[in-house]
Amino acid sequence: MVEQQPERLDAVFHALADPTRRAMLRSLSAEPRSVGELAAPHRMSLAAASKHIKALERAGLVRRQVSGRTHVCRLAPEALADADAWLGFYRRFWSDSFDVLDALLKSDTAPRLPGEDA
Amino acid sequence: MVEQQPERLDAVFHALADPTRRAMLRSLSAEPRSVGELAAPHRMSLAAASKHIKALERAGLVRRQVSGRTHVCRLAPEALADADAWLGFYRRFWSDSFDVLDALLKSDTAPRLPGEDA
DNA sequence: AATTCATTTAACCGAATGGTTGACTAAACC
DNA sequence: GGTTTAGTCAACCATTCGGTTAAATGAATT
Repeated sequence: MVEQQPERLDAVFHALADPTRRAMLRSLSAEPRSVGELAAPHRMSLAAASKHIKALERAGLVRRQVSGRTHVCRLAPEALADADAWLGFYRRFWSDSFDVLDALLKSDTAPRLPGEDA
Repeated sequence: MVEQQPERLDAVFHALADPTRRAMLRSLSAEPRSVGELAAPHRMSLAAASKHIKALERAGLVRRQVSGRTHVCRLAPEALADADAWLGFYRRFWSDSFDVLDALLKSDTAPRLPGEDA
C-alpha cells in the first residue's frame, strides 16, 4: 500500500492545519458562499481571507465559480476523501467499532470467516 | 458540534502535511523505532529528522521512551483519531457507505444556520 | 579514562506562511 | 460617466519551516 499523490496530501493537510481555513470549510458545508461571505466572520483583511481561500483551492478543497463580480466558492469534498483515505489506514489503531469498515476498506486483507474458505 | 482543541488539530494536520513525517508514522505503524531508525530512510541529517520527530511529538502523534542512549518512538494514534473525528463531519459529503455514521452525526447535530462557525 | 555511539541543541540560511496596506480590475448602480 | 462594490495583485514585514553544520550531552564500550 503506497501513498498515491503525496503533493496533493501535502496541500490538503496543510490547508486543514489552519483554523481559519477549517472554519471556512465548515461554513461551505452548509452552502456555497462568496469570498466576502467567507471572509466576514474573520478578523482579517479581505486580502488575507482571499489568500486562505486560494490555499483551499490549491488543495482542491474548494472550487470557485466566478459570477459577475462575485466569486462563489463551493466545497469540493473529494480532496477531503483523500485525507480520509490516508487516515483510514490508521483507523484500526484506535477504533474497535470500525473493524468491519476496516476490513471493507482493505479488501485485500479481509478477515475470512469460518467456512468461508474455498 | 464545535471544534474542540483547535491548537491540537492545527498541530496534527500540520504534522501530517509533510511526506517525511507521514512516512515516519507509516514506519511506526509497523513497530516502535529509534530516532536513528526513523531517520535512516530519509536523505537528510539526523538533526533534521529529529526535528520532524519533535513535530510529531508536539502533535501528540508520537510518544518517546528514553531507554539508555536510544530514544524509542511509538505511534500514539489518539491524535490521529482527533483528525479523523474532524473529517468525520464531512464524510457524508463524499461517502455513500457511511450512511449509518451519517445518521449518528445528524442525530446530535441540529440543523445549522448560515454563518454558524466551526 | 578515553572513545564511540545515539541524540539534542544552537546558530545559521533560504523559502514559505500569514498578515498588512495600497493600487488595480472589472462589474453594478445611480 | 462617475462611483461604489467585489475581489485580486503586488510589495512588504515578521515569523515559521525545513534544511544545514558544528558543538554539546550522556550512555555504552573498551
